[in-house]
Amino acid sequence: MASQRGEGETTTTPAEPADRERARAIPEAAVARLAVYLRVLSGMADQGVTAVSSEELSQAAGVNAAKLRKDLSYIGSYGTRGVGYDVEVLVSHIERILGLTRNHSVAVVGIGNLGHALANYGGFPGRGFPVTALFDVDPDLVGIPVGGIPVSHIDDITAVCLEREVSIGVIATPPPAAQSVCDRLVSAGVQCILNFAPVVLQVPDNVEVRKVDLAVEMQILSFHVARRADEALHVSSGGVSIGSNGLGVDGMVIRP
Amino acid sequence: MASQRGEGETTTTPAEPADRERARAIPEAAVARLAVYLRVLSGMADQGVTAVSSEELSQAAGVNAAKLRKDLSYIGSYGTRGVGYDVEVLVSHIERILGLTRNHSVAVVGIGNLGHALANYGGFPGRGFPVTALFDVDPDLVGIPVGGIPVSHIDDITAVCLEREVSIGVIATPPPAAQSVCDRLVSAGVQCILNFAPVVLQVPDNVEVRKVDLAVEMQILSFHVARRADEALHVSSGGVSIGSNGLGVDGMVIRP
DNA sequence: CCGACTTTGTGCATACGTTCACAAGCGGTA
DNA sequence: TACCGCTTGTGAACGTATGCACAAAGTCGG
Repeated sequence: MASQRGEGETTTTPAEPADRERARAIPEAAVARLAVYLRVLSGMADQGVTAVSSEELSQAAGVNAAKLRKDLSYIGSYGTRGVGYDVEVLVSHIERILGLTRNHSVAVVGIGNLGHALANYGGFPGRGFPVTALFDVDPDLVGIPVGGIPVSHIDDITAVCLEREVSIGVIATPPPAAQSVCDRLVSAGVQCILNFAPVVLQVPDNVEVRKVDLAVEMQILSFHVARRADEALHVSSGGVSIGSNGLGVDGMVIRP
Repeated sequence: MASQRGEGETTTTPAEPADRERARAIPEAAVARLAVYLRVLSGMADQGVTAVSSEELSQAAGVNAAKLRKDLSYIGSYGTRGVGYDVEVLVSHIERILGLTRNHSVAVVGIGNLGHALANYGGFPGRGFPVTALFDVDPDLVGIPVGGIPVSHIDDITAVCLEREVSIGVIATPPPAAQSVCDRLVSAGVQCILNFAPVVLQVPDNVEVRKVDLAVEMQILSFHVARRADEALHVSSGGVSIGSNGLGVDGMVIRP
């Protein structure tokens, strides 16, 4: 579905790409990192730091310095050679690119344990994401305020979302309800969804879905545990293996 | 750091790579998807489905069929040409590769809103991840059971983690505490960490960290909202643009 | 004003991940 | 048994992301 992704831009781009055009060209992975840089930079700004080099910033963000510079180059050239970057300047440019200059109204659907936790974050971490609507099926919950916002019934989702101009929907329902809730959000005009339910959502391709999947994360970690155990077996049993290579950390205890 | 990743295996692999060796070669991205396939397959098994083709499974998992087959090929050849895959067989092989044949004891640190929600999941989604320890600094919380597990004081983290053989630590503390908690988990022998705090953790490279970062997710969505708004401007203002290309979905409403 | 030093921005090579396309292999049928 | 249609498994092409290494461009001291 939807054949447009990169329509020959890479090879033939004669005209000057406007500031807007850029956004499309930023790799998804880089966008995620920009958000991290932004947080680190904000922290620095709060502590009165005004300038930073790519080396410092990259260490604080846990990435390679070259990668950081390349990421920043996607949004423009705002550094000073021989000096580094002005913290304030970077912050404002990243905010602009990430669309954080305007507020994004958030709706949370499913006011269970997780929904409560999300609603109580009160606005969202980092701000700029005010929670303006809560929904649940349970009639007993409807009307009760959570984190300052009264819960609405899920049947009112379309009206409420339109009225409050919700731009991001958060799904925190049990798995069976997720797809149906998603459909309703979409028909209410919500184009961005953050999904906590362990379900693969089917959406039209003008809708952006990000998922946060606890089970998957745990299983990835489990995989690494297993891989390590196997490697350890390998080392102790036979293979020549890596041996001593001047690493600092290898006092890795394996329980029998 | 740690220069070992792929040590020339791709080009010269004379010997038969043992079942164990395989694990190392599975791309991280594929591992994440395997976890998704596993869930979809489990659901099918529960509904009595015994066989499935790559086409069906890929649709249910929301990925390309070729990608799915390649992902499955990383773990071995367990399909039947002309027929498809046996659901039970696939489930058990994926479980084996992901290390789900044994339990992974989980500790949750930080019993705030999120910590409560996590503890109350009771075991973890998908099971195989029993929560066996909870920690907090607040003395008022210590001793009180949450989701059936009494909260321990964070100062006891080393002893308790060792005793209960915790293999995965979940950090759900406020940002300032995260790094310190992480350090303590690591020195208690925990090698896998799931971090919910909006902080870049510094760990030795024998420790695997996965992060779940609400703020970053929201900002990525925000970026896409902004990108779309820009594209819409572009289309309506001047550019020749993509125009009519036989797509079904373009009744995309933009609010002014 | 110049030269030494520092740090950015980026072209290029490499590694990684995705997609295509098709041979290989299996079940069913005559 | 021989054929036919279907689906897997994978080699090879493609595209994207990462990391290196260096020219460009700035500051600072003399």
